[in-house]
Amino acid sequence: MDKKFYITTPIYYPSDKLHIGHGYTTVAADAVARFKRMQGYDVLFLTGTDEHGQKIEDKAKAAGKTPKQYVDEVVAGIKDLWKLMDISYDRFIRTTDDYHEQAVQKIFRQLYDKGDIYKGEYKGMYCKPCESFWTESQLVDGKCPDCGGPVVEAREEAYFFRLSKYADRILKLYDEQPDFLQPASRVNEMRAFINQGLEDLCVSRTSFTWGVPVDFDPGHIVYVWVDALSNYITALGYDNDRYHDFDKYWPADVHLMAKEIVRFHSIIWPAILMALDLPLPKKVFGHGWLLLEGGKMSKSKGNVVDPVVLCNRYGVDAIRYYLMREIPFGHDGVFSNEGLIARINSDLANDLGNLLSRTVSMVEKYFGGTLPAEQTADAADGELTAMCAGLYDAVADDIDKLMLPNALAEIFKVVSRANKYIDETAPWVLAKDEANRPRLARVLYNLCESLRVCGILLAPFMPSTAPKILDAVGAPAALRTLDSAAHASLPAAVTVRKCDVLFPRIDADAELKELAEKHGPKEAPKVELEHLPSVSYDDFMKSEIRVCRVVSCEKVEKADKLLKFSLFDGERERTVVSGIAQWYKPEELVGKKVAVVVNLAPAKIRGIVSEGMILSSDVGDAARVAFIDDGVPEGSRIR
RNA sequence: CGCGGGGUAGAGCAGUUGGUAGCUCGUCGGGCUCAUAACCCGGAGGUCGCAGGUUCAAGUCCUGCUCCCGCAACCA
Repeated sequence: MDKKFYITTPIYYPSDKLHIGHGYTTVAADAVARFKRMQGYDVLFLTGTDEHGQKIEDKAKAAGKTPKQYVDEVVAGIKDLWKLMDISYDRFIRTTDDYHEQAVQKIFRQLYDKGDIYKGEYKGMYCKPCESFWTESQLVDGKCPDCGGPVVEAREEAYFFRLSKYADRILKLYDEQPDFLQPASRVNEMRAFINQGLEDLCVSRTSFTWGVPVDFDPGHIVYVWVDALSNYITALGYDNDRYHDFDKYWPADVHLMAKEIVRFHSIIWPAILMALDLPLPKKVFGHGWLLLEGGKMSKSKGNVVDPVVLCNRYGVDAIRYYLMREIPFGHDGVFSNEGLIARINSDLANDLGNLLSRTVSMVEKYFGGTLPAEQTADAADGELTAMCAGLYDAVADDIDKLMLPNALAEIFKVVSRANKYIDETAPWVLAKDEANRPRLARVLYNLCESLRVCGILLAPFMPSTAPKILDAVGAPAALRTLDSAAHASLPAAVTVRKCDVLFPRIDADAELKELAEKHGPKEAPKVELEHLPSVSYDDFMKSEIRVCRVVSCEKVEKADKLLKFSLFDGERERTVVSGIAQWYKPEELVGKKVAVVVNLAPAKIRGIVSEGMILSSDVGDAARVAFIDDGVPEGSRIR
C-alpha cells in the first residue's frame, strides 16, 4: 500500500493582494506537507486561485483591463509571494485553467443528468426600473427599497443543486466520522446550521459573464460553489486529461482553511461529492483568524499586514516560526509586532541561535573543530538524550493532530534543556583539566546531537534555517532524515563548521519606534479610487444637496450602526437615518451643519422613513461626516 | 430571548477523561562567563468574569447573570 498524503489550501480569490492571513493558512499547509514528505509519504500539496465572478469582473473593468489580464497579474504576485515564503506546493490550480473549466462543465452536466441539479426559478419581487430582485423581507412597505416604486412578483431561471436532499447524510457523516471536521467545536455550528433547514443551492448566475458557461444552456454561468470547490478533484485529473492521479490521491487527507469557509467545505462540498458518488475528504480543518490590535484583519480597516514587508524585514523563517508558534491553531490569535519581535529574540536568537553558536564555538575552542572519538558518557546526560530520542514521536503526533504550536513547543523544550545542560556540565570548567577531555568531548557531542535532532524536526517549519543548523553540526545527508532523528546519531568524531548568526537579535524598542513611524497612525489608510462612468451635468444637477442643521439626534434602537436625525433644511424638519453610530455620538452632532441630499427617494430603514442622505466620506472602515461651515444658512444648495 | 467564540498572574496563552493552578514574555534577586549583553537558578505576582448547585474533591460538570469579540440584520 502506497503511503500518500493529499493536503489542500483553499483557492484564494485574487481580487487583491494577499495578506498575512492567507500566508498563515498556506504556511501551515506547507509545514504539514513538508513533514509528511520527510516521513516518506507521497505528498500532493495543492493551492491555487479562484478567479471567476462578479467582483473580479468589476475590478478588472475599473482597472481598464480584461478579467484575464487582471487575474494574471495578481496571480503572478501570489506565486511570487509563495516563492518568497518558501511554500512547497506541488500543484497550483487556477479556475481559469482550460482543463478545470472543461471539467467543471462536465461535473455540472453530470449532476444535472443525475437530477441533483435542476433548472428552477428564482422567485422574488422584481423592480423593473432598477432591474433588481428583492426578497419579501427586503421590501419597504411592499415597495422597492431602492426607488420606492412598485414591484411585481417575478421569476428568473436558474439552476439549483439539491442540497436539502443531503442534509441527513451530512449529519450522519458528523456522527460517524467525528474527525471529519475539526476543531470539534465547529461541528455544533454546522449541525445548528443544517437543523435550521437547508435550502437548495442556487448554482448558476446570469448576472455576469466572467465564469464557466453552462455548456447546455447559454447565458447561465456556473456559480462559485461548483466551480471553486471542485478544484480539489479537477486538479487531480477528475473529468480531464491534464492530470491522471485522481485514484492515487483522492480522497484528500486534509482540507485546510480559515474558519469562515468551513461551512462550504463541511456541508456543500460533501454534498456535491455525495452527488457525484465520490469518497469524502478525511478531514476538514478550520483554523482561526489572525486578529490585529483587537480587530479582524480587513482591507477596509487599513490594518492589513503585508507578508512581503514582514518577510523582507525579519526573514521568512522567522515569520513562519512566529505564525506557527504563537497562534493557537484552531483559535483566533493576535498578531502583533511586539509579539513577533519577542518571539524572534527570545526563542530564535537567544535560545536556538545562541545554543548553536555557543556549541560550535566551544567545539572549535576546545578541540579545534573536531571532537575526539574517545568520550565518556555520564548519568547527567540521560535527561537530554532521552528527550532527543523521544522528540520525533512527540512532534509527529502533534503534527498528525495539526497541533502545530505544540510541535514547535516540544522542539524548543529540547533547546531549553540543552542550554540548561551546558550550565549543569560547565564545559569551561572541564576544559581546565586535561583529564576531563573525554568527558568534555561527550558533553559537546550531546549538544551537537541535540541540535541535529532539533534541526531535522524544525525543517518543515523553517526550511532555510534547518540546513544551516545541520551544516554547522556536521550532519551528513544520511543523518538529516526523520528516521535518523529517531534512530541514528552522529559519529563520535563530529566536525563542526561555524556559521553566521542564525537570527540576529532585534533592538525591540528601536524597531517598534521605527515601525510606528513607518506604519503607524500617521499614515492615512490607502484610498481606493473609484472611477465611475461620467455623468452629464444635467444628471448631476438632478441631485438637490442642501445645507441642513442637526436639530436632534438619537440612536436607533436595536441597530448598532444607525442614528436618527431631525434636520432643519430651510423650510421644515425632516427625518434622516444614517449609519454612522459607531463613529459619532448623537450629542456631538446636534447644532452642526451638514450636507444632505434632500430629493433622494425616501426609504424605510429599521421602520423609520429616512428622507435624505447625509454626505460623508469613508476613511478606512470609518465614516467622517462632511460638515459645513457654520456661517452657511440652512437650505443653501450645494452644487 | 438571531448564531457562535471567549473571560486563568502586568501581557499573551496551556490546562486532555473533575484530584496539590502551569507555560512564555516582562519584572525583581542571584549564579555563570562557552555564547548573539545571550544562558542557568530562585522570588514576587492569580478569590481561574460573578453568583449559586452537584461532589469527599470543580478552572474542569450543571443553572443563572455579566462583560468582551466575531457573524447575521440595520449603513440611502
